[in-house]
Amino acid sequence: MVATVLGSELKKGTSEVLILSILENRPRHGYEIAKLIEQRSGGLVDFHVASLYPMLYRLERRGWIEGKWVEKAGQRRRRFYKLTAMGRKALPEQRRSWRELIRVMEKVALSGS
Amino acid sequence: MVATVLGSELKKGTSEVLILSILENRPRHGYEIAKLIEQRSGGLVDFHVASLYPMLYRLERRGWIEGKWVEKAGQRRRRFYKLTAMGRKALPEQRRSWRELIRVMEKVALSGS
DNA sequence: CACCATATGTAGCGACGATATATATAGGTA
DNA sequence: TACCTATATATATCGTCGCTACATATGGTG
Repeated sequence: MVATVLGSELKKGTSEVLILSILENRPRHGYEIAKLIEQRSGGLVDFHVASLYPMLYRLERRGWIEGKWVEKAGQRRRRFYKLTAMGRKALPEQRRSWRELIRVMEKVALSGS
Repeated sequence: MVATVLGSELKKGTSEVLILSILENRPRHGYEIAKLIEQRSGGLVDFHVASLYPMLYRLERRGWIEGKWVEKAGQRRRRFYKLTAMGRKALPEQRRSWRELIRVMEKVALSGS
């Protein structure tokens, strides 16, 4: 959770798909999600936890994910989130939009250099 | 300037590189920039002019572009923007960041579906 | 004990894109 | 003439998102 490699403006709008993708396979808790995104991106996307939690609430309010408190003996309480049916349906649509955006950006802005 | 195809959250952070790229070849005025982005993206990125102008001011204040009023007989006044030396240096860096973001997104979020 | 990683949360800020609205002119058409 | 559309720039206001900073608390390690 240290360096911010990619400019912050670039990252706006990335968190949703990232979170949904992380939750695709199995439920995770917030801190774990942040860690996974950091690891899988090779440290390039440093997801500030303070940004993550509000986003998790938003996604839950929207009905795409569902959180459940889990308390185990000798462990802090954690809130595990899983994809809802709506969220599982939204994910491929989000991915399609992202691929489209990428295609456009590559065509209009990234062809030169 | 009609339909918004891509979700608005996705588009956050796209305008900078798009504008700089449009200005790479030659100076353009605001309205022209919006039209070009719309055309070149095949209508997928609909750049609301009301969002464009504030961004142009920000880029000018940052020293990446420079605006100049041009008045021709029988034409409205237009403000033409061109890349400054700083802007011309910033463009490839922005592109590199964007390509990196795309690489990460494809790896972490877009591999499935 | 001190320190760090883990774990969740809030407060406040700035950037960005959206909608709505305003102003003004050139050109085409009924 | 009156009306409409495209062109062209601009502001005001709003919601969202990511950031920094801060707060709180526990488990594990030196």
